[in-house]
Amino acid sequence: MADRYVPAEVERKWQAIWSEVGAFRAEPISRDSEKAARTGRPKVYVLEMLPYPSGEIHMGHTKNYTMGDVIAHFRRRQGAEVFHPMGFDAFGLPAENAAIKTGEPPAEVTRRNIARIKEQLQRLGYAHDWDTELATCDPGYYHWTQWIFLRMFERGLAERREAPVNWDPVDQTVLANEQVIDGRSERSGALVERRELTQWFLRITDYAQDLLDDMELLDDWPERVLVMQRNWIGRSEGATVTFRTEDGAHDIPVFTTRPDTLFGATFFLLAPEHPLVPDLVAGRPEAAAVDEYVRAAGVMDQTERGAADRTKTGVSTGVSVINPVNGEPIPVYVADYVLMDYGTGAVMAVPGHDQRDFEFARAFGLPVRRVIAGPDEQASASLEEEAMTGDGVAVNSSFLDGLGVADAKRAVIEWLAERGLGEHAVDYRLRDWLISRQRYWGCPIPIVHCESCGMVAVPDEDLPVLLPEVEDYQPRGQSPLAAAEDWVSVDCPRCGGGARRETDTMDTFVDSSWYFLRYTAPQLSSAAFERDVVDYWMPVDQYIGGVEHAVLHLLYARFFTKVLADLGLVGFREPFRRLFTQGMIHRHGAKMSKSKGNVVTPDEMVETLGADTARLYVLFMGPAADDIEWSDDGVRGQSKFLDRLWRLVGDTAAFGEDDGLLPDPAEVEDSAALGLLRTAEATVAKVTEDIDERFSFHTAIAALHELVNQATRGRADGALAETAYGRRALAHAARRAVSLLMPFAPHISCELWEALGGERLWVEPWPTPDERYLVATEVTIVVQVNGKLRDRFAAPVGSADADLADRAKALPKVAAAIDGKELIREIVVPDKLVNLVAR
RNA sequence: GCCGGAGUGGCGGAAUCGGUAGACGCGGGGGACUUAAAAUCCCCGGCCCGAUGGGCGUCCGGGUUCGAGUCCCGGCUCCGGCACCA
Repeated sequence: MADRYVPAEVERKWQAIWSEVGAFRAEPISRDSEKAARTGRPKVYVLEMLPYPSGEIHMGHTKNYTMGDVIAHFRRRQGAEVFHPMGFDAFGLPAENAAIKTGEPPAEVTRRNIARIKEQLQRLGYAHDWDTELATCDPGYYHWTQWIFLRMFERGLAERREAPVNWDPVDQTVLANEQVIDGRSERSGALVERRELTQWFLRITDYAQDLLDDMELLDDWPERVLVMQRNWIGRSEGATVTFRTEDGAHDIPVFTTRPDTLFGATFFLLAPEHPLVPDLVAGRPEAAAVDEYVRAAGVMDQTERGAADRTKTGVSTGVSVINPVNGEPIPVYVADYVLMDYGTGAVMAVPGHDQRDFEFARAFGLPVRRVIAGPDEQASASLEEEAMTGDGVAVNSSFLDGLGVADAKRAVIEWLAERGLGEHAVDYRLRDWLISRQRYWGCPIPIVHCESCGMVAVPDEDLPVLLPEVEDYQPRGQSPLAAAEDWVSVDCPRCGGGARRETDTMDTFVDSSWYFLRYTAPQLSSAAFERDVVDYWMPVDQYIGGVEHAVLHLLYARFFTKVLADLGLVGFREPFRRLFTQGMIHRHGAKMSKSKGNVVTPDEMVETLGADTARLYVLFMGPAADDIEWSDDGVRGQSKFLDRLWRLVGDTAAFGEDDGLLPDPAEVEDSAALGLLRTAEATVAKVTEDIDERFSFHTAIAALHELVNQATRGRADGALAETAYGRRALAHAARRAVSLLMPFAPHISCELWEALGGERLWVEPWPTPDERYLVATEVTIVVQVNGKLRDRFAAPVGSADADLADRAKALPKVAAAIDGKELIREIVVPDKLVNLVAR
């Protein structure tokens, strides 16, 4: 080994060796699921969210993939058969927007970006299984995206319908609800407009309950992600209640979570978009005013209309409906705070016990009626200022009087159900997933529109529907695909008559909703994947990615998996058993991302200090789950650490090989040597636990610093190198440090392992600590007086409580502290502390 | 407004089960080596005081406990998610 650590040389050497090794798996991916039984090796599927090739990877990706690489190496060395694939989420707007600017086809932009990112990943030394690489924009991949879409289409899970949708006026496309943040496009930042358009939806709402229930199948997901998904799905339990118009012409159902307050309904509201509105007011004097109000609501900015603090507005229809529980007619208004796409688009208004209804009642001079009495004075206070929304007992409610809220709900639902006026109901906030995009660079939707047959699926044997080449990628409100007339115009697969292809493409989140399955058969041309292979490797044992996908990718992928399970295509219902969401790296106060222009790539750091230092640093910066502000102030610390380790190994390699068998600690007479051996074994335990159970990489690295520092200090003294035990302890410590460091900094570790006489460190079994060195013979006893630290002393492990108390009291500082006081109590925690309580 | 999470040195952070607060690293100070610098190595490093000692100290105020960064109650601040969802 060289005298001086030159990262570039070491890294070049080992990257060349690894690329010859190829996949890090011991065997190629295969359907031989008996292999596990044969080899006794459990499978572990380690996966990081695949990158979007918009240009280069930055420090956020570096942290993500380094964590995945640590886990993959760690599990492999613990004896698992590890699958650790990598690919590219390659369709999408950035490549297309670049194409619009430069005229270069998106496929080429994408190919170049992928090559660039792959180079970056390999330069960081990640042990990915490149033999299963995939890109979602390859026809061999999107063939099966289309195939899965058609299976959904057959089942009615993919459907085309007119609906109010989010329109992004900058990117000229519709967006899913999940892509709208605070009324703006998550991508372009443009204010989203509401438009009534015919679009493709996937019926994720059919799976709302499954998505909630199956959270129990998840082994270890961050609570905050589960909470976000739960809130996003937004399950509400209540009832639908049907109100009949006074003239008996219409039955209008409402959804309510508070059927117990039915007797308090004093008016009734319809969303401006409610289809009954025109019928209701037709020929009435109110028709013009209602029409005007509906029109105004339609063109209003959605964020503005949705603002919770906005003054309530509305317009009277002049019509009344009958409250089914008491036969009372109540007036019907149209109000824009009622949403058409939640519940039924109609609401029974209970101003006494709903704040929004209360505000509306105030604005329109409508009566407020108490039907719930609160348990205390405050809750029972008059309904002058605000609605009373808390728990209580039903009053002014006929047969419900005296019942608590829960009982009253049950009773009234039963009453309504018996009379056919309502029933128990559950509603969700989750909306169907809008997947069509009016853009070029995406997976074509494999549907043909025929004048006589309507919508016809492209037959499986005609898949994939290839993306046509076009001249102009500029979106013009319809997909650029529409301009490819030769492509658009086809014969109907059913009747052979003239037909036209669907020109929308799919949301890229469709592509990434099943990629983790395709890794198990990336080249397969006869199917999306093979059931037995995919069942062997799935679910992903450890998934790692950004929390920003909590209600996007992570929800969609769960949905897809459930659909595929219901289609009998896979044998599991959840794709990701354990999930770790890493914190985001911020810079200049914003998440690091290309679109924000605040990106730091790993390249310069890798160039100057090496990949190993960069890997260590991104993990050492702080807890893996925490958001951090980027700063490279501390990088040198990791680089110095590797230099120090290099010198330590250089000095100790000459001491000969460490056979790994340690003597009985009692035989080690040299106390410095014994101390170092203890630290070495404790470090094995600490690093193992930090990776395995805590995802605490920064403390694992800190423990390695301590071990190397202690060895270096002992070496510098000269004392250790002069005794046989000392030399042995140094050699052992060096070997342990190198072995444990390998998942974090694989290049230097493999190099130093070789210098220490080993080979192929990446398949070397993960060390286990020699337990004999973990049991101390001597412990430090802390002495407190009244809970305050006064002194400490060393004692043999397992000393009797009374001995410890006596020794504590004999200490001068302790004696002084209790002098003249009465000793009331002695608390002794064996091998830990003595607390003397004196007054 | 509702639901999560977090507040510890100049900075990033550690303290895993209620038991030595500040591990590890950055930055800072001092020293050794050197003609010099870099590199390396060693030492110091929460605040205050009458300094081989003592007092105070983990956002603030209470509480439980022999003992609280850690548990409980109340408050403040910051971050994230949702937000007129009936």
